[in-house]
Formats: sequence, structure tokens, C-alpha cells
Amino acid sequence: MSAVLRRSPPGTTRSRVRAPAPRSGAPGCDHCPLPAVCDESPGNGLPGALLDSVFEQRHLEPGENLYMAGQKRGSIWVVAEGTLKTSEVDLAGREQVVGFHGTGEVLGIERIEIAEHRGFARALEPVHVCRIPVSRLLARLSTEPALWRDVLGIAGRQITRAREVHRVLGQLQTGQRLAWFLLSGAGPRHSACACSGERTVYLPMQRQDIASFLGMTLETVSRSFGALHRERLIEVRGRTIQLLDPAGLAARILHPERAAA
Amino acid sequence: MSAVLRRSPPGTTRSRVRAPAPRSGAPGCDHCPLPAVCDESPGNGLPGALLDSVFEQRHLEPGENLYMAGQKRGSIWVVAEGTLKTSEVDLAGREQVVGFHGTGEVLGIERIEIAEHRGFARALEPVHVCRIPVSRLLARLSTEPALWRDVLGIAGRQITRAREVHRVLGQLQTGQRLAWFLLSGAGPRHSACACSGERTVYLPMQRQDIASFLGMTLETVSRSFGALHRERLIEVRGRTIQLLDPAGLAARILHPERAAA
DNA sequence: CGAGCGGTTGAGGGAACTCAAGCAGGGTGG
DNA sequence: CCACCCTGCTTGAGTTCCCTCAACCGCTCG
Repeated sequence: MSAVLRRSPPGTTRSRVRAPAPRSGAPGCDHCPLPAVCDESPGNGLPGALLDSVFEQRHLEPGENLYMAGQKRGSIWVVAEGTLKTSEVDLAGREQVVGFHGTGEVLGIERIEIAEHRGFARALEPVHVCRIPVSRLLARLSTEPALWRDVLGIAGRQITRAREVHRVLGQLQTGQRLAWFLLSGAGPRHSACACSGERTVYLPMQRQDIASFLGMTLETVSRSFGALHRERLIEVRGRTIQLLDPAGLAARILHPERAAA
Repeated sequence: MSAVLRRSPPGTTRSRVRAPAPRSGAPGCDHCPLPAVCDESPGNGLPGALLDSVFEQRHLEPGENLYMAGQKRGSIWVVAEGTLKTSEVDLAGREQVVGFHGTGEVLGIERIEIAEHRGFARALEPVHVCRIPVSRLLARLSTEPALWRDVLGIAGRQITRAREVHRVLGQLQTGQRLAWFLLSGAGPRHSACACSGERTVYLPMQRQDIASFLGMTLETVSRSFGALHRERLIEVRGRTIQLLDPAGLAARILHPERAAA
């Protein structure tokens, strides 16, 4: 649980909290959609305990939960590094993955005013998240009303994305869903090296999670990977996928089957 | 397109705009989730044209569109009377219904800060909607920051509801989906008369819309209605459904098949 | 009356699920 | 070091659920 506490050096005017960069040297805060909430932290110079309550960066090991069940007006989180999945649990106890969340994505914004949740967020890799207490967010918003545009944008994009998922589950069949998944950015992390002509994506989650998210079984996911490979659209090496033909993959989303090959 | 313009009587302190109540006498504004935006309208005494830009109630006939494609920072709407459906359109032109919206529901809140939409909202019945210009909403919010709680709650509930739909499409089969639909309030309008022991719901949309929303075909919707009827769970009379056994219907959501009867 | 629309019902086939076996890789311990 | 297990993933065989195609029914409207 070792919460990593980052304190901005006192005296700096813009005291951006830098995320540790264990993987590729990319600082997580560069992608933060709410930098103004972190900047110019009033916690500077305060004792550590209080500062902790204002701003905290938390580290999660794979499989660890960012516990979020039913807490109202608690915190929201921004992913600085790593990937999490969010799931809903129904009355029968079955898990439904409803999202994957990589660097720069915001979690829990929908929980600020409602508490009727049965879901959780779990780390798929080593994860660093920035906690933003709702109280702090609201305080920021009162002094800086323009921030609401950011908040509305974040919420709006989540609604928009959810509607796209609705469309995918509603009218695409399994092979198309997987093709969409690979291109949509809903889960895959695109390789830092975009230099080569072939694009490489890494899937931090296991097949079962992809299956749950896309509303299919893990066997069908595996078979669909095989089918896309046989069509020369992708190369599969475990969780690393080479997109041999992104355009063909995009066309694959529209057409249920490619009889060729 | 005849836009119905409602003007608050000057001199009243709380000048709630009352929706016309053509059906059951229930004023739409009683269910408005954003009454503070309408109340104490600064438009009082202003010339009609300016008032028009501040607050407007619009009437739609069935099949008419509340056009919303790709406009940024335009308006949001609150349904005062009637029901609309919102749909997304993919590149192939196919329609996917992503929601039904009855009295008191808010449309377009996700479009305030983003414009990349290919969807539309269409009236299923005669509809009255209240237009709230984003500029007015933002002005209200600057003077009354507590309103943001309402806005966040509205957006949060839409996200939460979308995740539930994700779960329904992801792991329920067709009969369960329809049972969920009847109980969820996602589309059916429950009868004003809740006096009888049996509850009655009215479905303002056609079978094709239900099918699209639930990710199935209209034939399967029809067959599923028949199956639920054969299990003595519902009575079907066109778009009017009697819930003979709501508890059994809820149990039906959890269990794929009831072998009995 | 006929056309058109919305809805129901039937027959057949196919896509995806279930059940099951097998494989590869990593970790542990003898 | 290798046997062993465990987990994650793949592949195969059989079945089922649901989609597709089609006919039919009731209603409204011109």
C-alpha cells in the first residue's frame, strides 16, 4: 500500500508534481487533463500530513484495487502511469469490465454526486494515480470557473465513449468488436516507438478482461485473434499485437467477414 | 418547427415556467433537475427576442428531430413532456439507439465541450423540451456554484446508466435483456395510475427501437415478449405492458431460463 | 378495397457459447 | 538442474441461442 508522496519543491511558482517514470521516461503529468488542480499547490510549506490530505500520489501493484465502492464525495483519480480496469458487479456476483484506463485518464468523476455503485477499479500493471479530493476540486472550481469546461469535457467524453461501446456491443459481431478494440484506444497502449511503419500495441489486460469488456468469451477472443492473423491484419505475440494493416483492420470493423485467404 | 415560447408573468418572484400538460395534467417542471436555472429568470421584462434567447420551450411532433449534430457549446435540453430517443449513426449509416429520454431527463450535457458527434435525438411522441443555452447555464453556475453539484450528478448518472447498459449487453441474453428493460426505467413510462396491484408500463417506442437499444433484432424482441407472456410474467397489448409479476421478472434477469410452464 | 406500416410467428442456418483437452511460460522446490 | 504445478492462452468438437428470411395478421389511412 506504500503511498508515494510527492512534494513540490517550495519556492517554485508552477510546482507540477512529476510522476515517476519507471517505464519509458514519460512523465505522467504531461498528460494530466486537470493540471490546474495540481499547479500552484497551496500545500507548499504545509506539514506533510496536511499536504497528504491535499495531494497524494498512490502506487498500486498489479491486482491491487483502487477501492471505490459506494463512497460519496470522496476523491477522483488521474492515472499518471500504468493501466487499470473498472468493473461492475451484478447481484449474481459476476464481473463485467466496463473500461480500461491508461495514462491521463480520469476515474471516479461519475461518483462525485452519486454513490449507488457496485464497481471497483483494479490495477493491471504497476500503477501510479494522483488523488484529487473532491473538496479540493470544488475549491479550485470556485476560484477558477473556467476549470468547469475541463470537467464537463472529461465527463462528456466518458459519456460519448460509453455510447460508442453501446454501438459496438449492439451491432458488431465478435471479429469486428476485436478489430474495433485494437484501433479504438479503449484498452490497448500504443507503443512508444511509432517510428516503424508497422504499429505495435500492447494489451496490459488478459484475454478474459477483453472478453468481458467486449461481451464475448475468452475462447472467442482467442479465435478472433487467430482469424485476424489469418487475414494478415495483425501479428499476435501474447499481449503484444502488431497491426500489419491498420486500414484493413478499420475496414474489417464495417464488414463482418472477409472471405479471402 | 413552431417554437412555443413561454414567458413568465412579470412581477412574480419565483417565475417557474410551466410546461403545457396535454396528457395527464402533470406539469413538466416539477421534475426538472435544474429548476434553479429557470427560476428567477433575468429575462423578465426583457423584449421577447432577447427573452427568447434566454429561455425557450420547444415543441416537437413525433418523428421530428431535435437537431444536435456536432454543435459545440450550444444548448442542453430538459424534457418537460413526452419521450425522445437518442441514436448514434456509424460510418455505414446504421442507426444505434443509445437511449430513451422521458420527463425530467437532460439531453446534450455531454456535448457542451465536445463536438465529435454523429448522433441525433428524435421525438417518439409529442414532446415539449426546455432549451437551456450553455451560456445561461454557465452564467448561473458562476453566481450559484452549488449548481455544479446538480450538473455533476446529471452527468454522473448518465455515465452510471451507460455502464449498466454495458453490463446488460455484455452478459445477459435476450430474454433477460427485455426483462431488465421493462424494470429498469430506461425506456418504459410507468403508468400514472399506480393504484392497482398490477403495474402497467407504456412503451412509447416501436419494437425496432427496443431491439436496437438492446442489441437484438425486432423478431427476437417480439419472441421474447411472447416468452415472458407464456411464463405469466407480463401481459402484452401492443405497446402497453402489464407487469403481472415484477418480482418474478426481476428474478428472470438473473436466470437465463425458467424451465417451468 | 388495397397499400403500407408495425408487429407476430415459423423454419432454417450460422455465429458464438460450452465443455474439454492441450500447450507454453514462469515460478517454486526438491 | 529438472520435475512439477499453476496460470494464461490456444485449439477442437458439439450444441444452442439468436439471426435471417419469409409469410401472415391487424390496423390505419388514402
